[in-house]
Amino acid sequence: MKKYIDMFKALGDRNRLRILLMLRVRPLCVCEISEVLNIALSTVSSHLKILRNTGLIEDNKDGRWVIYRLAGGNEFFDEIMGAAAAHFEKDTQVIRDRRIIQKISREVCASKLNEKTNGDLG
Amino acid sequence: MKKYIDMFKALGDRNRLRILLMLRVRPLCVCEISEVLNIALSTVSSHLKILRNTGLIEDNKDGRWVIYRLAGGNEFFDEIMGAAAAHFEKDTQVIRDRRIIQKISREVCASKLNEKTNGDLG
DNA sequence: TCTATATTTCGAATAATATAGAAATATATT
DNA sequence: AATATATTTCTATATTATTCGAAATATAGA
Repeated sequence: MKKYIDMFKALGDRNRLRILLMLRVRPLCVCEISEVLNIALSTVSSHLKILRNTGLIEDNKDGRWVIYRLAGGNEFFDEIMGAAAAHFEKDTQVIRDRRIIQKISREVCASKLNEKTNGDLG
Repeated sequence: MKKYIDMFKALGDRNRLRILLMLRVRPLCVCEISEVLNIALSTVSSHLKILRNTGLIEDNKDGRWVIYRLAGGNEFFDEIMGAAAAHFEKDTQVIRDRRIIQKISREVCASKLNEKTNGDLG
């Protein structure tokens, strides 16, 4: 029972649900997710940890980046997402997130985060 | 999107999930639910309010009792429960809860709550 | 090796949620 | 009407979650 409660808890946060829907487009690094959600890297990292512990996502290192992707093989999660897919396809937030994902890359978003830190020069 | 987040939040609490699974056995009054979960009536009432606001349960008055039941007609919720049904059927907590439900009635649980308040006289 | 980059962990502040008990409300019974 | 019962609302408190910034860790490249 706990397993299911944890999964519902994981899905019951707006930012985490957005992350999962974003990962349906393509695998993403932490700074890309941070860019789309517009929240701190450390916050993204903690959400990713929760999703990983729930078995919903997996990660692998690629150079200095950590790339996150949907875990796959979770039948229950697939059924949930399948049942809600039609709704999410039409969701304005999801559409907006996807549009941003298509514009960014792991190389670009990193430098953008730098700009912010050093004061907006651009 | 909010609608789905609210539903996941509603399902992401152990007591609320137990309530929903209990209501699959039969409609229950508030004091019966309080008896099974072993938590305060006011707490049960607030959980029921959340589940009702999420559209997962409905209620009707029967004398001085308020009887709660699964709402029905919620396709997404039905799919979730269907997908998890096999697991919950085997869950020891769910089995225990059902066993208690079969032993109690709205008339009996009310008097039991009274005993507690007046000190356990046996 | 030193520096820059990407991520994670840690610590603290804030916000949200769950809980219980007391008071209020609604209904049934006498 | 008065009393008992069932539930809800209100208030306060305790627990849990979310968030950020700073410090720590890990990797890449000069």
